[in-house]
Amino acid sequence: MVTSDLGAFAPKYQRVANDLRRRIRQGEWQPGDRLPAETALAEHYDLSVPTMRQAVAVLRAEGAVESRHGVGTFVKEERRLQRRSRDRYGRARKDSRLLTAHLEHTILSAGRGPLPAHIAAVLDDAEPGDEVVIRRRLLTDPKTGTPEEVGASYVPLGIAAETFLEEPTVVPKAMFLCVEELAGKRYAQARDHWIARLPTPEETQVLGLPTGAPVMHVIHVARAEDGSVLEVSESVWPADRIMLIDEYPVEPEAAMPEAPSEI
Amino acid sequence: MVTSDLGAFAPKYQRVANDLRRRIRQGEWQPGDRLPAETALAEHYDLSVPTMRQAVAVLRAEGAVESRHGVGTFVKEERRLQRRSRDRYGRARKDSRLLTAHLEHTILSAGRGPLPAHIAAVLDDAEPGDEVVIRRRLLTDPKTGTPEEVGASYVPLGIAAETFLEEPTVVPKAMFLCVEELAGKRYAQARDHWIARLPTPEETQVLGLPTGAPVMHVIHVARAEDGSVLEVSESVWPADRIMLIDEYPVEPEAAMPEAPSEI
DNA sequence: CTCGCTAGGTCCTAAAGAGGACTTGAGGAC
DNA sequence: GTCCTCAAGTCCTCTTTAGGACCTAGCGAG
Repeated sequence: MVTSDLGAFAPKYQRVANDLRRRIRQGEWQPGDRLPAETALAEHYDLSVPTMRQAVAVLRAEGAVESRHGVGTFVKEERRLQRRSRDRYGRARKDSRLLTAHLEHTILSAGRGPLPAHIAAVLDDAEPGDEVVIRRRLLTDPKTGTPEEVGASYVPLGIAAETFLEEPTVVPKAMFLCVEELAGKRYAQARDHWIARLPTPEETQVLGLPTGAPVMHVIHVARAEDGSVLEVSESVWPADRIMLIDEYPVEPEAAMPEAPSEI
Repeated sequence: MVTSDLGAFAPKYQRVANDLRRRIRQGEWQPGDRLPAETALAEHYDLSVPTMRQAVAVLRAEGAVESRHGVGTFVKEERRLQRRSRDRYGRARKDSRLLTAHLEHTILSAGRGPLPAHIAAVLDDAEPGDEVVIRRRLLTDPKTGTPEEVGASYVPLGIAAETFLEEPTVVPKAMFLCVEELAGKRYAQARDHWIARLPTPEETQVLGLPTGAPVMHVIHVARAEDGSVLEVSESVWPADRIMLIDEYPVEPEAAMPEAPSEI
């Protein structure tokens, strides 16, 4: 009953989108292939071009196809980067390189600024507007030139003020190793906040996203043994490029103090 | 340079969507308030109704507003359920209740079936099509009647065959406690795969999602001490209702064996 | 008072068409 | 050969127009 008449009374653009998706999955067009032009598709499905465009827009938002203005619409390869939340520190400590060495790092800006509200919201001990050192970065695939990640790091003034972290140049090693050195404390605990959402207009532009494509957003809070914040880092990826993997032991008894809450 | 002329040459529907978003953020309309009708908005912004609708569709996909057919468009409350990945077992073991006691559970189906390809893809030791016991569930907010989560559990035949897990009735306690009892093994390790994407047509219908709204999807693999799979569970939420929180210690030295890879 | 009908307002889908912007490739000028 | 120009093909934005579906409130009949 619940899943009975799916598609029977669905709008045309959805039915057509479903059919196109199926044809792509079945391999009628391979990754990289160009789909027929919108006018040709509209004729084939016997509907108007605007409605046809609406159907293609669905697949574009899903990341199944990519439209190039003036050129055509192409099937995209399904490819998700697997990212592990927990091992980032251990691995980088070992070889001391940047965490994402295969990508090209660009520093969009660096310097002091106010703590954004959405960052302060996940901290108990900070207010929006507090002055911190902010480093905004962009990671690009050097092979294709595709932007893969945009993000920022927020470091307390007491650690980063008057240091090279205020300079808009790429740091020589993993960011957290620099912070540890400057702060004289080790990273001891971390908390990640993961949300999926649609991008801001800025993110749409910087990441070159098609309209309607979602992003994955993580805010990473790192603290020292004494509980003080060493760094807050946030990253935004195109959702269709990323899979987060989290591996952990199941504690036989222990329970955490708080119940799930809402904000 | 990178973020200079944002919006200057953006299409109308985007500029209008941005303006509407700003007005909502600034409190011009409170959560629950009805926006002016599309015809009125179109007149106010001096553009056609279809273009106006496209602008509103942006906010709808973002989860900022909700349109009710024949009634109007209303500002939604921003409200994310915080969900912790790590403490689900500890807490449930403590009071033995269902993990999400405040939601109403419905079993959509239960019985044997083939393992879906996207589940097999995250397992090393299973093939798509393997016969397992599948329980599909829907969680609803009893206060509002809103569907909040749709998901499924996959349990090996060796554990669940010929048991009450094949019956489409709600289990009396947390699912994993039932599995532990039937298998005679404890849950020891877990691995979560998080992805954000646009929903399938089925999910759109079951969760009552507006077009273009993304979902968060997790596949949770639970194994016993000996490495055998006890249960694979997957859940899908509307993305604008959920925030995943993950808290963990930073290991001072240890590194995990494998580098990030692609699939 | 209760019930059912109706009218008006609202959002939803669809078509047809015009103009614009972008890319590519062919042909001609140098 | 190299560079430029141009035309064709493609996707992008926006408008105008039409009809349908859905909900609510008000009115009248019983």
